[in-house]
This record gives sequence, structure tokens and C-alpha cells, in this order.
Amino acid sequence: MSDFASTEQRLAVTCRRYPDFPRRPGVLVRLIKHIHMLLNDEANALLKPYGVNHPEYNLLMMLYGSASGTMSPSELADATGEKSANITRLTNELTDQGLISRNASADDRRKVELSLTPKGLALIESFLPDICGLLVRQGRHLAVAEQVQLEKLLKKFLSGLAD
Amino acid sequence: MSDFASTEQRLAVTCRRYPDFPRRPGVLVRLIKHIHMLLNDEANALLKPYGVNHPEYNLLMMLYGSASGTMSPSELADATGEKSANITRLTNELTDQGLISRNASADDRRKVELSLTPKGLALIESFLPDICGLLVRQGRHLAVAEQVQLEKLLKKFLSGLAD
DNA sequence: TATATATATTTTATAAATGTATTATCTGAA
DNA sequence: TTCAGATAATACATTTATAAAATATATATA
Repeated sequence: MSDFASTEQRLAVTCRRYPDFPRRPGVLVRLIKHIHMLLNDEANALLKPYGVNHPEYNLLMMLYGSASGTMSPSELADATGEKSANITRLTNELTDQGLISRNASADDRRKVELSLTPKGLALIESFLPDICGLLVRQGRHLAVAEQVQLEKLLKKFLSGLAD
Repeated sequence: MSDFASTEQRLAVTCRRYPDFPRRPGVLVRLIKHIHMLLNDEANALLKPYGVNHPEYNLLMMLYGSASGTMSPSELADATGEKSANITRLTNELTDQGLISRNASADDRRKVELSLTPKGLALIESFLPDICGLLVRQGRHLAVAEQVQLEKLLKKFLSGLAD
């Protein structure tokens, strides 16, 4: 999926064959899918030398961004969008790598508290410079005002989903 | 991943811990991921009664939107973003269901030409009303001018990726 | 208190996606 | 023409993700 022009061409054909097809939302949906894929690929490529993949990175960053420093598997599932069974597998791997630790919750014995180990924190701080560079580079074609505007519109778009 | 507020909260913590973190592109990336997931879920839920999943739907719609009516597996891989091995599997399933047909290409005997069968076309036209309704509903919080603006900004964002 | 129901996590089985190797065909340069 | 890549599609093995069931604990209510 190299350029977006062929996608627009196909949408034009679709609208010709089926005039009710809502072209504008259709373009938006395909743009989001296309961008999402590229973002994913670039992040994976960057992270590979650090020994983690994108889902594992996301999981680590959720813990890094949590106010308390610990999250339960179900909170992580909610935050990352992964299914809970997948969280079990991913946290197993991260635990095996010594990047996070598992502890039983004191107040609810069903719960498990996951937190970064010093090694996990060190890994995050080792890849963050690269990640920051990537994010800046990815957004470089947009002026700050445009980034603000895009954020606003995406949030509005989001508000029309799943309610 | 129900609401986006907790994501923003985590990004705020991240920026506090690591001040160089580029918050704005970071928000954009997470918004795209979040929206992509919701779009995917809604499409899957809608398509389930029709007996196809989202990747299969995408494949069918690429054929529907192709000017010639036929595409090769590698063109489909490029158009959908799926790996070619995955296209083989998906087209096997669609062929088994009688929705698409496979034919050897006349001018390049390495190639396979895939095209919709009447049954596949009928299926598409049976779910298109629902799909159109979904797309309209998904975009309903945005005025037309906002959709245009969002499309423009997403394309600009896209232009900063993978080059 | 006892019992039903709900929640949190993990296990197991299955499905989906990916990477790599293989086969067949094509293209271009020697 | 022939031979060395390049390209197209598929097969196979492995990894990754999902769904369904199992286990343990908590909560509500009768």
C-alpha cells in the first residue's frame, strides 16, 4: 500500500457503481487505516533493535504513563485495546525478560499488580530518544496549528464512534 | 479502551517524566490507533451476519472498486496492506465460498486474476446499504466542511510517513 | 450466613497473520 | 540463445491473537 491515489481511484469507481456510497467518510476510514499501518510499521522497525515489538512497547509505555506506577492486566487490556488473554501472554514475556514484575494485590486477591522493573525503566529511557525523534519526524509536515486542528477533528470524529 | 481521557492522562504523566516527549504527535498517533480499532470493531460487528470478516470485506471491496474488475493477488496485497501469504489464505476462503473466482492470466502465466462472481457481487450489494449507513453514522459528528478539512490534514500527515 | 452473581486472571484450543522457502515464469544482459 | 536475477504465487512452519472455559475471589441479597 504505497500511495493513496489508487485508493481514491477505487473509491471513485465504487461511487460510480453505487451512487449512495458516502465518499467522504469512506475516504476518512481508509486514510485512518492506511496511516495506522504505516505508523505501526515504522514503530516496529525502530523498536526491533531494542528487543521489543509494538504491543510490548505499548504495554511498557502504559505503565510508564500510569500515575501510580502499577496497573492490573485488565487495566492494561483496556488501555491498549488488547484482549486479556493476550495481555497474559505479553506480560509473561516481559516478565521473563525481567522488564516488568508481577505482584499480588493486597486489597483484592483476584488482581495482579504489574509494574516496571529498573531494567524495564532503563529500556524505556534507552529507546525514548529514538521514539521522540520518530514522533517529531512523523508530524513534521504539519504546522503546530495544524496538529492542534487535526487533534480536534479526530476527537470529534471519535465522539461519533461507539456510542 | 473506552474513553480517550485516560490516554491523555497517561500522556501527561509521560511528558512530566520525560519532558522531551512530543505530546502533540503522540496524541495524534494514539488517537489514530484508538479510532482505527473502533472502526474495525464496528465494521466487524456489522459484517458478521453476512458471513465475512473485515479483511474479507476489504478484499471484496477492492475488487468492486477496480476499474477492470480483476486484480492479481499482489495488487490486492498492495491495496489492502495484507501480506501476500495472507492474501492466498483469504482468497482461498472467498473462493471456497463462491464469492470470487481465480483464473490464470493470459499474458503472464505467473499471475492469477481474481474477480467477483455474481454471488460475490450480490453479497456486496446486500451489505452495502448497511455499510453506507454505518459510514454516514460514523461521520455524523463532523460537518461536511470539517470532513473536508480532516481529509486534507490526514493526507498531509500521511505525506510525512514512509518517505 | 448461605447462595447467586459478578469480576479478574489464566488456561486451553483455535484461528489468523507472518516469515521463509519453493516453484514457476518472466526479463534483460552477456 | 542462455543464464542470472527479478517477480508472482503458494506451501509450510512459527508466531501472534482470539474465543471459550476454568479457577479463584469478591460482592450483593435473601
